[in-house]
Amino acid sequence: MAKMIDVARLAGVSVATVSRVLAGSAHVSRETREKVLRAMADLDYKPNLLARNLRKMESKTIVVVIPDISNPFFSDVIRGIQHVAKEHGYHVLLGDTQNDVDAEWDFIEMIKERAADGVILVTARTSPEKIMEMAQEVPLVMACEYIQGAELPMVTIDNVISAKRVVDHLAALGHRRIGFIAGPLHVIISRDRLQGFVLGLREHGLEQDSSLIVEGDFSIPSGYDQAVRLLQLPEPPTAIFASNDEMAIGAVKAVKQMGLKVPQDVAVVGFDDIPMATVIEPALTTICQPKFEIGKKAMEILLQLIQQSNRSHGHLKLPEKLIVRDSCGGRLKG
Amino acid sequence: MAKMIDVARLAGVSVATVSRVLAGSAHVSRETREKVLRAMADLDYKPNLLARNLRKMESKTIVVVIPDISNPFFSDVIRGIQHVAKEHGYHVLLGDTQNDVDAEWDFIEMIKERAADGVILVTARTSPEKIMEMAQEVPLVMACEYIQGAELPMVTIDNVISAKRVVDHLAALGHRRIGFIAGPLHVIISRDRLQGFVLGLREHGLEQDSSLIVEGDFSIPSGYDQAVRLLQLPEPPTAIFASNDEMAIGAVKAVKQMGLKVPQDVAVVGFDDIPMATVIEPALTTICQPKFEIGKKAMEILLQLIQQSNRSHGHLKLPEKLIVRDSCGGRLKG
DNA sequence: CAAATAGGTGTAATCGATTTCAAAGGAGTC
DNA sequence: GACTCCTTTGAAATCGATTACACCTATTTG
Repeated sequence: MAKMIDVARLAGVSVATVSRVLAGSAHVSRETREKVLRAMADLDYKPNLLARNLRKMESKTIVVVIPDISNPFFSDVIRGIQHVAKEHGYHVLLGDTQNDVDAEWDFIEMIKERAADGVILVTARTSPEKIMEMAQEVPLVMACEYIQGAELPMVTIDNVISAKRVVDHLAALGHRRIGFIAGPLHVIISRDRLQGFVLGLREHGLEQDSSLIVEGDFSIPSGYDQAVRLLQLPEPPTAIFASNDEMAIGAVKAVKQMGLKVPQDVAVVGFDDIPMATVIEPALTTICQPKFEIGKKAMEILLQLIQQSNRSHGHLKLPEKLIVRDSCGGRLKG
Repeated sequence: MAKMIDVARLAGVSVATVSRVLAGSAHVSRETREKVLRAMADLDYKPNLLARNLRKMESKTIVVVIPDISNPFFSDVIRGIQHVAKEHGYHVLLGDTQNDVDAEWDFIEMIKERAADGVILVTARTSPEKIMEMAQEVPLVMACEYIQGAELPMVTIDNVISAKRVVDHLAALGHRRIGFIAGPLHVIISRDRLQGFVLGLREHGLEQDSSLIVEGDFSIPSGYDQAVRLLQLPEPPTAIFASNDEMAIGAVKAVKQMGLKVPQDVAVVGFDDIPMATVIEPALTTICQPKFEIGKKAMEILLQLIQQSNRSHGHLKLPEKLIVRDSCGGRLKG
C-alpha cells in the first residue's frame, strides 16, 4: 500500500505539499497539484485514515445507541442519521444495547477512548443524572427519548399534543368512552402520551373513568391482554387508543377474538406508524413520527456540537402527523 | 485527558511498562503492575484507541454492508454479527447502501483506507467479478447472498433444499396444483428457490404447469399482483408458495380480497420468517433462516480471515427450519 | 530602490500508543 | 567465582499522516 511519502517522491515534492493537495486547501500551484494528483493516481494512493485520525485527534465516527435494532421504529431514525453523516464524511457505528444498561454505558464510553467523536442516544435506560453529566463532557444528542428539563440537545415530537390530537379525532367521530393503553409509566414519553390523552378528554368533556386507563409494556401481547381487560368492563369503551402500534395490533387481535369488528364495534388507534401498521387489517390509524427527520436533525445538531462544543441547544420538537387509515372508521364516515 | 506518559510518571515507571500492563501480557512484577493499575485508576486513564490503532495498523472495526436496514430480515443477522464482534473487541460500522451500488463499493473501499479491518456483505449488487477480485485483497465474507462457484467465504442456507421442503409439506397435505411466486430471477437465491420448487414437483409427481410460475420483486404489492394472476387462471392453484414473506403477505391479501379463505380455499407459504409473519392472519407458514446464526458464523469466519489471511473457506450452508403455522392448514389437518 | 507582502514549498515536530533492543539484576549451575 | 539464563525494566524507534515555522522568490508599494 502506497503511502504519502511514496507519492511525494514520485511527484518530486515534499509530503507537506501532498498533504496540502489532499486537503484541497491552501497555496499549491496548479502545476504542482497536477503532478501530485497524477502520482496519487499512478500509485492508487489512499490516505491512511488511522494516521490522519491520530494526528487530528478525531475519528470521524459517531455512535448511535439504540435499545434494539430489530425494532423497525428505529431504522428510519438511523437512516436519517446516516444520511447527514455521510454528507459530512462521518461513519456511523451501531450501538445496539439489546436493552442492556451496561452496554449503553459502554458505547458512551467509546467517546472517551476517541473511538467516536459523538453519540446519539435513541434510548435512555441509564439514569438521567449520568446522562446529563456525560453530556457536559462529550458531544451528545438525544433523539425520540428525552429527559425532562435537561439542558442538553434533544430531538423529539411533542407527545402530549400528539396524543391529544388522537382524542380530538376520536371525539369528532362521536366516541364518548375511550379506553387508553399506556406504555410503561416509568418512561417519560408514556407519561406524556397519557397526559395528552387526559387533556383531550377534558377538553372535549368526555368521561374520565380510571378503569379505562390501563398500562402495557409496548409489546403486542401486552396490547392484547390490556385490550381484553378493557373490553370485559361492564361498560366497555367504543374506542381504544394504544400508546404504540405494537400494542394497537395486539388490541385489534383481541377485539377480533371477542367476536367484535374493527372499526364498526370498536375503533383502534396506534402510535408511531411502523411498517406493520399498513399491513394488518384493518390498516391502523396512527400518529406518524417524522423518524427520518428526527434522525437528520439529531445528526445536524451533533455535528455543530462536535465542531464548537459551546453552542447551547435545547429541546427541539418536530411536527408529527395523524395518519387516518381504516381502524377507526374515520376515512369511511368522514 | 490523561495519557500514558502521565500514568508512567505517576507510577514511577516507563511508558513501556504501562503498555505492558495494559496488554496484560508479558513480564511485569506484581508490585509494578499494582502501582501502574493504581495510577491508571487515579487518573481515570483511558487508552487512546486512535494511537493504538495507528501503531497496530488495525481499526478493530468491521463493516456490515446491507441493502436496507429497514428490512427486518437483516436486523437479526446484524445482531448475530455484533454478538461475536463485541466478544472480540470489534466495533460494527453500519453500511446501509439504500440499494445503491456505488455506496456498496464505497463501504468496501473503507478497508483500503484502514477505516475497517474487514467487511461482511449481506448483499451483492456489485458485479461478482469485482467482489471476487476484492476478496483477494481484503478480508471479506458474504452472508445470506452468495456467488455461484466463487472461492470466497459465504454463509447461507441451502435455498434449493429449503424450497423443496416446502413442496414436500404441501404435497403431504394433498395439494396437487401449486403456484409459485419467484423473486427477481437475476438474483441467485431466487433461482435456487425456483429450482427447489421444480425439484419438489418432479419428485412428488405433481403437475409442472409453467403458467403456475410467476415472478415478483420481493415486495408486498408484487406478491399481491402475482397472486391475483395465479388465482385468475382457468384452473387456479390450491396453494401458493411465495419466495419471501412479504410477497406471501401480499398473496394472502389477494386471496382474501377475492372472497376466498386462507388456508381453506388456498394455502399460502412464505420464506424467511420475518416478525410480521406471526402477526398477520392467518399466521404464515414459512421457512425460517437461522439469521442470528448466519451473522455469528459470518463474523467468526471474518475474524479468522483477519487474523491469518491465508485460510481457505468455502460455502457454508446452515440448516433452515420449516415453521408450520396456520396459513396452509398443516397444523389443523395433520 | 528598499521594504513589505504574498504565494509556494520544504523541514521537522507532533499526535499517543506499541514494540524492539539492550541492559540491569538476581538465581542457579558447575 | 565465573558463567549462563531468566525476569524485569527503560530508551528510543515507529506507525503515516498534519501542520507550525522557516525560507525563498516574485510582485507590489511608498
